[in-house]
This record gives sequence, structure tokens and C-alpha cells, in this order.
Amino acid sequence: MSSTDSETTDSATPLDFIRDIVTSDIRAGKDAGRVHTRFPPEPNGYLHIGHAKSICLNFGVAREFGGRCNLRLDDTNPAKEDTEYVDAIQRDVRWLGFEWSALFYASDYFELMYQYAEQLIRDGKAYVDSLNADEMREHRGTLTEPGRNSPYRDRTTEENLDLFRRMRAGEYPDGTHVLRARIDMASPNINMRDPTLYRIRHDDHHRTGNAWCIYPSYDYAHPISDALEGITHSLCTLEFEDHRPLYDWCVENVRARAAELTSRPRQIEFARLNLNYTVMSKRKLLTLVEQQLVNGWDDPRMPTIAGLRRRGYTPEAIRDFCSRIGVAKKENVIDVALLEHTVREDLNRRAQRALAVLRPLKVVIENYPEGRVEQLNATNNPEDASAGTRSIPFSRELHIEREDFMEEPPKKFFRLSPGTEVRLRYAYILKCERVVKDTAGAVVELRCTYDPESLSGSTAGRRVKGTIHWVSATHARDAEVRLYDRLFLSEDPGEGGRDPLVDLNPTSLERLISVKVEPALADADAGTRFQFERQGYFCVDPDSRPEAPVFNRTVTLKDGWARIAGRK
RNA sequence: UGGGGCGUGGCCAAGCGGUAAGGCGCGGGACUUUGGCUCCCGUAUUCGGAGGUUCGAAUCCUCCCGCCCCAACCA
Repeated sequence: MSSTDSETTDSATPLDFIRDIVTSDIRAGKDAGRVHTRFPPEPNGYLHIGHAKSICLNFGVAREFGGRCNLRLDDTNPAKEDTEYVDAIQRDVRWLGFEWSALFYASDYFELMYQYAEQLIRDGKAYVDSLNADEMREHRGTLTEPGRNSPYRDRTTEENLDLFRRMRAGEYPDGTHVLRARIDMASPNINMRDPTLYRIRHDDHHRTGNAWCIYPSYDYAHPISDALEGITHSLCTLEFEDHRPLYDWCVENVRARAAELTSRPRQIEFARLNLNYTVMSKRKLLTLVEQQLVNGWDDPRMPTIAGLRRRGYTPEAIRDFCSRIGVAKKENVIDVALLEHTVREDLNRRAQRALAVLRPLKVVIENYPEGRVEQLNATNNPEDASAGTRSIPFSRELHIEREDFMEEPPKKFFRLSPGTEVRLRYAYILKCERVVKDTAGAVVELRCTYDPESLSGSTAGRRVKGTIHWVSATHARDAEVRLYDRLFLSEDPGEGGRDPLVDLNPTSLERLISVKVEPALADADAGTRFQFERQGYFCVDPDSRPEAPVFNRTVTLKDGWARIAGRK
């Protein structure tokens, strides 16, 4: 396996308990020193940032130890799965910078799994049960009481085989029979109380069509898939810890009769990622999409890989995030500020700078000649000299940011107010002489003067406290900007079992439709990222057209002024 | 009242018997034509609690407390 993106930008991956285990396994000569992992998503939704943690772990471990990592679509439940999802999953894994050693589907193994199941029956390790779901639940017992054997538990091998074959042949409707492992109905581990191996589902499968009407359960399909692929370390999340004895049971009992299964994969569990102000379950994300509370799986407010991509996140930032959060067994809730920090850090060194005025306020420079236009020199990226410079037009009428002017400024306000001066970025020092208001008293225009001797870079050496961005009114292009805020107001949406939807942030999306941007911006391709100086990082949305450019705000810049102002 | 896990600063996380790394966040300062970036400095006398072993314990032992997961023919 390999990584398609530069790895040098990622900070060194720290060791964690899983890498410790792999290291000692190699040292002990297990699996002849082979390391083989797999990333096994179910194609029933889009991948999210939590999956990114698993992807980075599985592909990362394989890469670091010279091993392999498969992508396996765990498609054992036709009712929920769809090819749209299998395509999206592959696209997102690749975009994150990983390439699988091999691509498999659990459904590739349906015939083999079926044969193994028949062998289990012949070995007396599985039986067909004809209890319905309710009856099965009653027989299962409770957390503190053992279960009771099903009256069908002691059917003969011949009867079980016959029934199972007829299940496959489609002779029975959904829910009438299941194949169960014969383990121990009194086990203190409920997962070992004769778990279901196969159920009847007369559903078309996205890959196998109508070839099957019985489908293996996760608990049966997963260990066998791992064993068939020669997986050595099967990494999954904590909630499967209780399933490990069953995982081992399947591997052992199937291996005993299947010479081709040479490997004995080991399941290791780690804590899934949780992010504050975010929901992470595919079920909840599906609800947001279906109820149209967001604009699809790739809505920039979604924690999906597709959403983050459209929002302007880079694969490098996401990988860096995943390496910083660590891998452990402790339940965790990562502060979304860490995710934001990793994009800022990445984009700060990569994104070209630009001037854009989100909420324009008109400025007329009374002592600047009418009709005159100067081309001023601007730095494309102060963090990267090779990014070069560009020229931007300056003229008598400008737009500045409304919030950069205050008629009655508080102390420490270093921007524009009546009678004060600011530097116009890359241009001159500007002084506010007069405020023009409409009949309602709202400020509609500023009449200003400039200091012709103060051009940026000149030797005048005069300094003012503040610098603001601007754009020439006659040259500016109009654009739409979409400002995103967190989707949920609560740090823990749905906390205490309430509906997470009541925690939705009603203003998570704000569209600004008359943003003024410097001319060159309008022609940028979808996906291009910029820093709008003093504002944040923005990314050209796929909806963007040259005559109607659209930018998504990826993340704001850190705002020291907001912090100071907020204290008062 | 069963079983499986987990408890180190606000959030993560190293640590594996020799005297608490690092990151994010937060606070202060320097620098600054982005109130960005960068750079300094500060931020756990203590590791869920109580006992015990030891010259020495976050690390070993005992008991206790708290939190999470498991009773789908989901994964």
C-alpha cells in the first residue's frame, strides 16, 4: 500500500498501544512478521471524520510496518446498502491519500461463507432455529439471568441441513428461520448465547442482485472475511470488545475445516472518535440528509469527508488531526477547535491571500483624482516567497468592511472612525473625514482623504496602528460567500437521550450575496482555496460560475480583536 | 445483582518501579502593513479514592467509587 499525498507534511505519528502490539507481534515472529490490516466500512452512508481516524490507523499501520491494507465493503445487509455509497467511500479514501492493496466486498465470500456454514451444521456447531424474533428475545434471558435453549436447538444434522438449504432456496419468508451458532445459552456474555449467523432477507443486493435471500450476520461474516484475506490485525471500535470471543469462535471453528484459511486474525479494539458540537453516527447523519436539514451528504456543515472536502479542508489537515488525537481505549470527546487548528495551520502555509469585502461599506477618497487607477503590488503568501506577488487595482472609490468602521469606537479599536487613520493593506493611509447617513441614520458612505506619501513600501515610515482590507469599487467583482457555523449549538447534541435535532443551530449557514472580491478571484476553479486577509480561509464551491462565483468559508482566522472586545 | 472495558490538567495524550513528555485550549508578553503567522513565558507538588508493598509507586497488590458498552434476524 502507499500514500498518494506527500507524507512529509504530516507530523510524526506517535506510538500507541496498537502499534506497540504490532511491534511485539513482529518481534515474536507472528504471521511470519506479516502485517495486514483492512478498513471495512458498511456502504450504508458516507464516510465521516470518525472513519478518517480508522482509515489513518489501518492504512498507517500497514504503511509503517511494510504491510498491506485492504478496503473491504462490508455489504451483508442489502436493505441499507447502495452503490452510491460504495463509490463515495472509494472516492473519499483516495482523496484522504490512501490506496488499498486490494478491494473486496464481504459479498465476494457469500458462497464460501455458505459452505462453511453447512460444515458448521455438520459439525454440530450450528442449527436452524424457527423461533420468531420475539420468542428468541424471550429465550435469550437478561443481563443477569441465563437464557434458555430453543426447542429447535436439538434438530438433527440432516434436518438442519435440509432446512438451511431450503432457506437458501427461498422456500421461506423473511423471519421464519435463522441459522444460529450452538454455543452456550447460559453464557454471561450475551453475544455468546447462540448468536444468529444467517437470516432470511428477500431483498435485492446491490452487487449480488437476487442470487441470495439469506445473508450472513456481521458476527459471522467479519471474522471469515478477515481470515480469507489473511488479515493479521483486525482493528475495530470498543463496542465490539464483547464480540471478540465470538470472532475467535468463528475463526477457530471455520478454520478447523478449511485448509485455505491459514491466518488467524486478531481483533483489537480502540476508542472511536467523538467531536464536540457534532453528531457522528451514520444514522443521525442520514436523518439530517433525509429531512433536508442540510444540503446532502457533502454539505460543508457535515462532518463527512465529502462535507469537509467541500468546506475546503485538506487531506493533509485531516491526517494531521488524526495523528494528533492519538489512539487509545479511553472514551474521548475531541475539541473541534483542534480540527480547526489543523486546517488553519495547513492553509496558512499553502493558501494564496486575497482581498475580499464581505459586508461592504463604500468609501470615497476626496483627494484622489477621479478616473485614476493604480496597480498596487500585493504579496500572494507571506509564508511562501515562491508564491510571488500580484497587482490589484486601486481607485477613488473603495469598499471596506463595515465592521472596520465604528462611529463611536471603544478604546483599543485600531480601525477606522471619524477623524482617525488606518492603513489600507498594500496601499495608503486613509483618514475618515465625514460620515454620510441615510434618512434612517444608518451609515451608508464614508468621505475620506488619503496621504499620497504613504504608499505601501515607501520610505515615509509613517505608521498607524491598524491595517484594513479593501477592494476597488469600480473593479470589484460580486460574489456569494457562504459562512458556516457549527451545525449544533450543544456541545453534546442529543445529550441525555433527547432528540439531537432540537440542538440544531438555526444560523449554521449564512449566505452573503453581495460580497466584493478582487477581480482575479472570480475566475478561480472549484476547490481552489484562498485566505481572505483578516477574514479566514475560503474555498471555491462546485456551484461557482465565473459570472457568479461562490466561496465557502472553511474556517475563520483566529480573531484577537473579538477576544478583546468580547471581554467588555 | 451478569459480562466486558475505561479512569493522568478544560479537551486529548505520553508514561510500563527512580521521582508528571507533547499537542489543543487558556492567560501574559515580543514582533507585526493580516488584531493572522511566528517567537518567548505561564498553566497537574500530582495521576478517580483509600489502604498496602518498596529506600522509592501514576506505574505492583487489596478494597472502594465513577463512567461507557452488551439483552437487532444492524454493523
